[in-house]
Amino acid sequence: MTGPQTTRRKRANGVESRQRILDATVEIAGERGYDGTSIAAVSAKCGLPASSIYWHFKDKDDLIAAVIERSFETWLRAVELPGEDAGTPLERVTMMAANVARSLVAAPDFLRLGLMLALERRPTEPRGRTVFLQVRETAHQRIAEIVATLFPALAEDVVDTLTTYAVAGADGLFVHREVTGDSVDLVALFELHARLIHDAAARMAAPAER
Amino acid sequence: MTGPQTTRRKRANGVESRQRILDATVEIAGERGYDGTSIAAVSAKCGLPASSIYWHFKDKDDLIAAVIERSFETWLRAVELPGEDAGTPLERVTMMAANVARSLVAAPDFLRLGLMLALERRPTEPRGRTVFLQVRETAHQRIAEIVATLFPALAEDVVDTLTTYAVAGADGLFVHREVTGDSVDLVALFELHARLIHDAAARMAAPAER
Amino acid sequence: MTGPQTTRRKRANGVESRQRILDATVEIAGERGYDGTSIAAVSAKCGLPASSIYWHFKDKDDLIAAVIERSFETWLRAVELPGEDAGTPLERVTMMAANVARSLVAAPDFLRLGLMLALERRPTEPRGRTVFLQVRETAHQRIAEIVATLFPALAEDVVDTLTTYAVAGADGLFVHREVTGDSVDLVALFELHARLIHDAAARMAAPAER
Amino acid sequence: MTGPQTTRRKRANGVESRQRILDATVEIAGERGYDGTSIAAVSAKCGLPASSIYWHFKDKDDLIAAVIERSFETWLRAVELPGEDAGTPLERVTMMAANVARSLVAAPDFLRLGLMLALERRPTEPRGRTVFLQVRETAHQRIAEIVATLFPALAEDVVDTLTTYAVAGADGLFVHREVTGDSVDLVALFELHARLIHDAAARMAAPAER
DNA sequence: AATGAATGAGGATTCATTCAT
DNA sequence: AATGAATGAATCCTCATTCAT
Repeated sequence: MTGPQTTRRKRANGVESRQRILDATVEIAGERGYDGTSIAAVSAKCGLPASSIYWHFKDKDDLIAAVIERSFETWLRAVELPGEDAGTPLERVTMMAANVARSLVAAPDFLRLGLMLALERRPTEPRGRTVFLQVRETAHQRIAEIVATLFPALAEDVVDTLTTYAVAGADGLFVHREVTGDSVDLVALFELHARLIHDAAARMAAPAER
Repeated sequence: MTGPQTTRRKRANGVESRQRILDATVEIAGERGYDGTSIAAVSAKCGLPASSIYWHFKDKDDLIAAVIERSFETWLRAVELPGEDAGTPLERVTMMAANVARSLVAAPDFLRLGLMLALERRPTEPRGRTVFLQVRETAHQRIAEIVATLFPALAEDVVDTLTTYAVAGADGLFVHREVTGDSVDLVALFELHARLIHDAAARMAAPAER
Repeated sequence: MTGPQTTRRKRANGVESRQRILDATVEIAGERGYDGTSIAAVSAKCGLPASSIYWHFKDKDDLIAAVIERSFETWLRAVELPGEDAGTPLERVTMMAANVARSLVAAPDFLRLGLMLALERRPTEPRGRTVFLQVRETAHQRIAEIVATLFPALAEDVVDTLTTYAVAGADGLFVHREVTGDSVDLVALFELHARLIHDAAARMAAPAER
Repeated sequence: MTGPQTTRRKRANGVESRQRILDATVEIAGERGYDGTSIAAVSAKCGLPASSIYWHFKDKDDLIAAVIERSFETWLRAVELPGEDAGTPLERVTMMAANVARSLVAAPDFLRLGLMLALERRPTEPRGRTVFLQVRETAHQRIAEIVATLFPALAEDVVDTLTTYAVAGADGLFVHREVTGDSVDLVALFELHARLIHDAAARMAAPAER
């Protein structure tokens, strides 16, 4: 099936095994969350015995954190930010929103698992949660910079509020699609979201006009 | 041994025990989600033995569903919708948003647990998830009616989209507060949210003005 | 076999189960020490499933500690201290030593497991070890009192040293028998031990005689 | 690739690795006993991977046995027996006891691990236990010879009993120190031990005196 | 002379649930 | 209206050991 060297795959290939484990884990953790992800289930899905998982990852926490890290990178790669400097602010903002929407449809694992982790409050916080929140904080700042560039007249705290609002809206729309199903046109909703924020920013940036 | 209704306190008070169990469960399930909520933990928190929990609830699924139902009612009671008919559409929308924000700060369990359940995808869907989604669908429709009333000129599908957007934004802002902490001014963010939606609705309702 | 009510023993008898578990545990722990005692082995020996053991004992540490406590009581009961006031000091000391020797042959679990625990040094000390050392400290003091009563002329620190020496000798002789087997006449060795200590005490108590 | 004996340090130094493994193992086994000593822990402590340990030792049993052997040699080297023929029997016996006491303080691993192994009773006896008991039997005989030399009048079985008593006392005092801590003056206790035995031997060797 | 990777068996402990009282 | 006791399945993780390189 897999072509040559299928000679009873056993010849110790660390890198590939690690990937297989991570692949299995995103799938399960993305659907069931931290507690719902059992090592036995991961083992069954990836074909390696549970004890092998512990060769590659210190413990479950480490595994989930690694999943978050890798799925973030996967998602980042899915967000292509092409020709950012073309067009009016509205056009640019809309295009970026559409891009993000498309990336979330293509690679939803990162945000889906991340939000689940984020909502949980357990005595000893999973490392994956910390990683997710850090990554998301970085994203927040990058978006804030873009907003500040597009609307230089806005005060810093206004930029921050708008960014928070932008991210929150993205989260909420994503959740909506996750709950409602594939029929939701996430791109359209994100474009609407972008337009509303753009208009608000434009109005706030030019109060004299009123 | 004891006659009926002999109000012999401490012996057999079904209603109070049920409440104690539910109280303990909201707290745990609201923090840990479905899988993270163990009967043993609930038992420890409410002081009743595990077997007693099974006297009051068929199984864990039933317990969680009951929690969702009760915390929804609690939350509903927290959303007072007074004098809805006073003021301009913007004022009314803003006030409603602020009310909802306040209720979510006061009784966050419902939405917090609900979102956790909503995000999970497990083979046999918990009844609690179904309940949450139904309740939320009802809420969606009620909001849509209000939007339609305030902006009669809007087409039905536009009303629906705006409602979806309104709810999604609320979810996202709620998540933001849950993640970031009490320092977030949820009321202000909800008011901003309301204003943006109002403006969009107003513009869409009067395209000629443009 | 066991007479009446053998009707499929399942009728929840907490006290008896607890005893069965403890009985199984002394036997195993007395032979294998802390790490060598697996819950599965205890379960197999007592017939109750592992999970039932956890109904009766918080964890393995708790179980081992309970074993130490109970086997100490068993051993205490085996040490009968009859007519302590008869005869010369030598006679009395010798008889006491013989009694202890006999009790150690009859109920060796306490000291055997206790010594194993005492010799181990693990990061988090087992509660059983603490219990053993406390009990043994109490025994030390009681013996010291007897020595002081029999030889009132001895200084306090001399009494203490002799007591330490007496207990250490007992430990060592016990270990010797454990290692060498039943052929060792522990009573005779303990009587020799008693005589040597008595002579030393007598000589120390009356230095003038020299 | 590298020529033989090219003293190309760091690559393949079997002897040093073996020592590092043994060093790590004494430390762990001396604290935790047979079952408490895991290959993983040894690996972590010595820095070599677990598989390397299996290159040097057949299995865990072999490793523990090697540790016993080496720590016995270490301890033997610590017991210097200088000028044994000087002085009275009491002086000689006392000096020897003090020497042993000092060696046990300096190199306690041998006896500590040995006693732990000796007390355990497992289905398949560890080779380390056998080694320990053999070594100790040899020691017993050597001590018996010395006793016989010092007190030629003693019957053979009396010599044997006194030797047993001497060794047992040493064990017990050692355990006492292990349990109680460094504050115990093991040398003084061993000297007392030696004196009591000497006096007993002297008295038994000259019954006429009575 | 070593080691990265793998693995089945077993470790302690918790799970949701039941049942007799 | 409750609960003490029990239980099999599952939990996470470590065990000693092997094997190809």
